[in-house]
Amino acid sequence: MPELPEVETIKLGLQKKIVGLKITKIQINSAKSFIGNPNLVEGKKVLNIWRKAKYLGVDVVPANAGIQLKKSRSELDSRLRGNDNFVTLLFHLKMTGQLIYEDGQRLVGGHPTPDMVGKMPNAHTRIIFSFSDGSHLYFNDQRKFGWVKAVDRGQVTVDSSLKNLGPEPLERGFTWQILKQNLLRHKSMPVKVATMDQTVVSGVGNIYSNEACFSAGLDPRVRVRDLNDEQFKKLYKGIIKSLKDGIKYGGSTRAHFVDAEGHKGYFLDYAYVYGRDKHPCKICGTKIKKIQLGGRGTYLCPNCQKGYNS
DNA sequence: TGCCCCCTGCAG
DNA sequence: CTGCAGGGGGCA
Repeated sequence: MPELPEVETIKLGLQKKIVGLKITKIQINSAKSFIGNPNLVEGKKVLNIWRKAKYLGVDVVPANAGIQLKKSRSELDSRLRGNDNFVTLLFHLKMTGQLIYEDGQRLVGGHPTPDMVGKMPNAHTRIIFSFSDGSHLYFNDQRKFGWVKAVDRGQVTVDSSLKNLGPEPLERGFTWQILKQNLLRHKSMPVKVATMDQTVVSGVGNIYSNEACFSAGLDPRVRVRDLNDEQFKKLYKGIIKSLKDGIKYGGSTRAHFVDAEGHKGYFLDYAYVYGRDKHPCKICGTKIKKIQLGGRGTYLCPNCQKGYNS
């Protein structure tokens, strides 16, 4: 399910919870959900947690490694490259994956809020990571599309699933010209579909591509070849604004998404078009329309979003 | 570039 | 019952 803001939300939550903890055991309830050798991870401690596009990485090192957590990514990269002892747990949550951390307190007198999920594990718990302090991280995934794999830390950046990703939209270096250049590799595609291509820009999925098009005042069906520079700039700003708002409101919960503590995200309360079929546009009152584009549900305001002919 | 597929559950 | 769901890989 998660797009960039949801994975980022999980990352920020887990960073506060599991960095420094030792993983004592990995229980695999669904064999297809775990790729690689869990023995490479058991007994190691969590060094750091990072996100690239919609992927989440958890670096683990030997419990006695004594590596400073403050080192820069490049320092870590060079030190960890090619060393079999340094392993990354690489996650992709796909449509319904969840990563929920429980320290045990919640079960014996915590203060659950109404948006929390129920007691872990549940029927969709595929993997359980146990930590030496008695806490657990649950990987739940109703549809079993998601996975976690244990990969060599030095190989992770050249992992086939990571190497072709487009630029990170919230990092320095992402410009409207780069967005334009990458989109123009798909001249005949509808702009919304092209924006979801992970080699064009990292992390934008169905919710945020809909919102970005609305924010840009662009009909999602407009072909990339028909965009002018003004529209590329507006789309660029729309992508960044939508993603930042997504993070600000703790992500989007349509059905499954929860953060590392089991809380839902509230971005959809602020969405202009996604999931608002037949509801009035928040700007002009026109009924939001739902269509299919590239096989995905696509929402637009026929009045606010322009540029589509025929 | 557009389909089908992976899988499960829910709404209509 | 059918269709649809925050993704993406593989196939023509």
